[in-house]
Amino acid sequence: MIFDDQYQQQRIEKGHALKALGRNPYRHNITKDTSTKEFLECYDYVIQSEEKRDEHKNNTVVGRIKFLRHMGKAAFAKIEDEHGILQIYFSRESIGEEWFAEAKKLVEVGDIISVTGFPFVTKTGELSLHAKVLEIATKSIIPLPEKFHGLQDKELRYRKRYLDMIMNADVRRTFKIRSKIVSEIRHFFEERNFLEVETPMMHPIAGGANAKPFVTHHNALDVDRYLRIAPELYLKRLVVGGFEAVFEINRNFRNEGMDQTHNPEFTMIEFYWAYHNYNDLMHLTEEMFDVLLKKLKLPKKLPYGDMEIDFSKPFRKIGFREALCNIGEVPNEILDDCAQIVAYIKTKGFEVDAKLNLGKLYEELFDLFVEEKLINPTFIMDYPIEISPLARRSEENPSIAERFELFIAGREIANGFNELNDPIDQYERFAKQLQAKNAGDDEAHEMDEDYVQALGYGLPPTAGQGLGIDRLTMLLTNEESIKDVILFPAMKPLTENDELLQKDEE
RNA sequence: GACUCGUUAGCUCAGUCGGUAGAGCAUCUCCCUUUUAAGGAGGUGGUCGAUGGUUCGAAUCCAUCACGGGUCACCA
Repeated sequence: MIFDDQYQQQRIEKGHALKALGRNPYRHNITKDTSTKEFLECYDYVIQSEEKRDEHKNNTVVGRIKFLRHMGKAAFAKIEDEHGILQIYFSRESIGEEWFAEAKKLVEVGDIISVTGFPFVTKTGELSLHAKVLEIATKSIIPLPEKFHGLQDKELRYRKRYLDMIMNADVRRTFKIRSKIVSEIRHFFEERNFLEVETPMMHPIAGGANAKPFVTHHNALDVDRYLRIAPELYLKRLVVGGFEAVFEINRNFRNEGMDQTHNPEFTMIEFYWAYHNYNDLMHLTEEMFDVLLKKLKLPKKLPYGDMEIDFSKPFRKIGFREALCNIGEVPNEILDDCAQIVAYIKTKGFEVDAKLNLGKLYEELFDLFVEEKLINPTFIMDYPIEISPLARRSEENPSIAERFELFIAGREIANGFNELNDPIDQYERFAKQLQAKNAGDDEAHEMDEDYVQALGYGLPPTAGQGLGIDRLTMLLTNEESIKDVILFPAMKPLTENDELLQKDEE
């Protein structure tokens, strides 16, 4: 039975007692006229005043009791609302003898109360509210965690985020910043005449990235659908249709492992810009970081963990192959031969699949020797064509794609490129991916003929980019785990022990 | 998926060499009309994550399982 815990039962009884006194413990007609923050700002002058109180004022503040100190015939409490925390004082004289005696027993930490009264300053100099009226708004029947240490257990914090939020003001702060980041990015693109769109979440073909999709089923049509791994191919269809600058901020779903930087559902912004190229994207990205840091009042040299990240423009740019040699210290002379690369990786003590093609091996080298060293914002330019099936081929060097990725603090933050708009080339690259898939690469791209058809009508020269909102938020809030910037991160369901026993018997 | 650390009262945590369960906060009963993690006195509260095993005896040792953290693998 739920709520059968002794403490919860006690509190349920208190709720009944309140009701018996004609005080509904779950009222809905509670209004407040002042937030805790407004109260403190508004009556700041009382601190300077001679009387240390202003009995002509009368305000109603509502909040959750976080601290409660009874002292015989008077009491102090701290009540918290979204914007802050305020001390209130009430006594036998101020709220009435009978109600004071009852409230002493029936009103406790965790309850949401409404108090009406005037500002005054205590002996120790704290601006507080002297309550003349105290009413219960919501009776809380589950006791809060310990007031000093709060809620520490990470598992509980993620599973019961609401409790984490009640107990931890920093958590509320982080998610407010996240909201602000999304809002400012939206503004940034709207101001530049990008159109915000929504494309399907359920795809007949999971395209736009190399990743394992979640599968679901549409009953009426009796077909499987894939939760999208990227919105890319739909957004480019819109550019074919005539929208010259579009963006979408929404969730992608990838059926893969979870760790500090991966959650199965995560938020990306993708944007596509016709008649622009990837250099324009890089400028736009630098500008966006500039604006974000300014709007969030963060310094250009931003501390992150034990690092300091320098966001001064322009960001460093370095070619993919150059990065392997200069940053990864991979000898240049081995880079044209698969066998030598495989041998090199093995001498460094890592496993590698010897059947990989040159592009994939470059990627391995990059992940092993370069990525973690890219602390300050760095654009890595000109990717191998084999690992860039949707990007435009360079005219000077057909083995590379006109593509960049942005790395910050050793992590990939963004990926952008000149879009491949040659339908024949796209068809052939899909065909190659299909071969790889049939050969066992389960992350290779699917053939999407409808998309190739769309290109057949003509995709204008376009550059497009995706940027991970969760990782960006981690960076700007100095959080080390993606779980700390996602309100409800993915967790395994809790199984009851008797269920487990049943499973064992099966 | 692998390795590793953790899981003890509602919460935060102790628990020695294997000898039968502890503290603080919360809660309950009292005292207290300016407290600040209020204070003082006294109480209640435990299937030590689960299941097996070793042992005269298991929170403690062993095995399996569950969940979580970290590292790695996977993941542009």
